[in-house]
Amino acid sequence: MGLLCDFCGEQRSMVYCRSDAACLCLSCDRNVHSANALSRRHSRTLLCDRCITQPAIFRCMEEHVSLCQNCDWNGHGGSASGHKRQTINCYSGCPSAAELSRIWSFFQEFPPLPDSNCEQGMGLMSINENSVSNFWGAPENSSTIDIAKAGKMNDLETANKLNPWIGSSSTSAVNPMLCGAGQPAGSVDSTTRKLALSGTKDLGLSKDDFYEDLNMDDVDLNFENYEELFGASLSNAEQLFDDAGFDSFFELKEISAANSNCQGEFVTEASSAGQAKPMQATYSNAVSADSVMSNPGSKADPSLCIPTRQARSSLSLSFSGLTGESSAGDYQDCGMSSGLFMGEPPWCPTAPESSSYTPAGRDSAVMRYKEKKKARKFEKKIRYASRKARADVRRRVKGRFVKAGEAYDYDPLCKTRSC
DNA sequence: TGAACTCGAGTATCCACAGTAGTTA
DNA sequence: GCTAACTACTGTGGATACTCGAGTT
Repeated sequence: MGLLCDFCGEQRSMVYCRSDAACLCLSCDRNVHSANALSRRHSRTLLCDRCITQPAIFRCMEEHVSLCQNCDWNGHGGSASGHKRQTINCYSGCPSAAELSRIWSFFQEFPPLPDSNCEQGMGLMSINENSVSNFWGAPENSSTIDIAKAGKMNDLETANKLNPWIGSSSTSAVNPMLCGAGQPAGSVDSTTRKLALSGTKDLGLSKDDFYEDLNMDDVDLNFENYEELFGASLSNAEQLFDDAGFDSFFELKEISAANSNCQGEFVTEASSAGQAKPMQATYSNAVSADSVMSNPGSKADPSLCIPTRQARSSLSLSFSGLTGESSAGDYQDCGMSSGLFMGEPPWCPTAPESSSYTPAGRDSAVMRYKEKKKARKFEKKIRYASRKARADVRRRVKGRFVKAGEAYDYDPLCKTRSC
C-alpha cells in the first residue's frame, strides 16, 4: 500500500478496500469493483491522508483531512483536538461521484483528479442494489451528528435512497467503526456511540443484532472463563459494553459480580491507571488480545485464537490503561470492533447497581446467558454460493455425499427417499 | 473424598464434485 | 506472449464419531 494506486500504479490512491487489502484510485476502484457481484460487495472507505496506508475513520472538518485512528490520535490529538470531525462511512457497489458526495458530505472538497477519466468513470458508476449486504444501520445514525446538522442526511428518505445495504431502506454508507474495514482505536465520543445505538431501535434492530454483526458471540465463545477473565472490574467494562449495547456483557457482569472473590490484578490496574486512558487488553501468557479477539473460528492457528483449556484457566485478561504499544492498526483486522477497547472515554464511573447483586440475580443472569448462548447462530460466511447451492441439493448417505446415480438415504430436494 | 458414570456441548472428519489456481506444453 | 490441457486443491452440508467438562451417583 502506498501513495499510488495498487492496481494501476499511476494514479493517487484514494480509497482502501479491506477485502482486497488494496489502495486504489477512484477509477480503478470502479473498474475492480464493478467486475462482478462479489467484488461489488467489498466495502471501501477513504484512505488516511497522512499515513496513506490505513482506512480513514474521520474527516477533520477543520483541517480538511481524512484520518485513520492512529493519525487522528498521534498527530491530531484525537477528540481532544477539539476539531469538528465527521465519521467516514464505508460504501460498496459502484456509487457515482454524486452519490459519494452524499455519503461523504466533504467529497466535493477533494481536488480534481489528475486524470479526468477517473471522474468520468465515477460518473458511470451505478449502485447495485442487490449486491451488498447490511453491516449496520443507516448513516444518519452511524455517522456523526454533524451530517444531520449540515442537512446532508437529515432526510430519512434521502438517506434511504443512498442506502442499498438494508433492503428498501438501506444505505451503502456504513460506519467504518462497525464495518469490516476494521475498528481502530476509538476516539468516537460516547455520545456518538449512544446515538448510533439508539438509532438501532428506530431501525428495528435489537442489541442482539448489533453484537451478532460484530461477532460478539464469538467473543463469548472464546471467553469461556469469563468470570475469571473479567473478574470484578466489570463495573468499568460494563459501561463500555453497555454503551455499545452488549447486554451479553451485562449478563457476564452480573454473573461475575456475584462472585465477589473474583479479584484480579486487572482491577487495581484499571482503576488506578486513570480513566482517561483507553484500555488495552493483554494476556498474561503472551497471547495477544488481538489474536483472541480475531476470528475465533480460524483453523489456521487455533492456538492463537483460543488458548488451551489449561492456558485459559490461568489467563487473566487485563483491561489496563492504554500504552503506546497498542496501535489502532493492531485492531483493524479484529472481527470484533476494537472500539470496544479503545473508546473514549474508555472507563466511565462505576455504575451504581454494580455493587448490589443477589444470588437470584446471578441465577437469572446465568439463565439468560445460557438461553442466549443456546440461541446463538453459528453462521459461517459462504465464499462460493454456487458450491453451496450444489451441496444443498446433493444427495447423501449418512451425511456423506454420494456419487450421482448411487443409492442415497437423504435427498434435500424431497426430504424423503421415497420421492 | 475420589472413582465411575452420564449427559450435553463443541469439534473433526468424511463424502462427491464443480470451480479455481497453478503448471506445462 | 497467448492458449489449451492438465493436475492439484478448495469448499460446500449433513451425519457421525470423538473429546472434554460438568454434574451425578
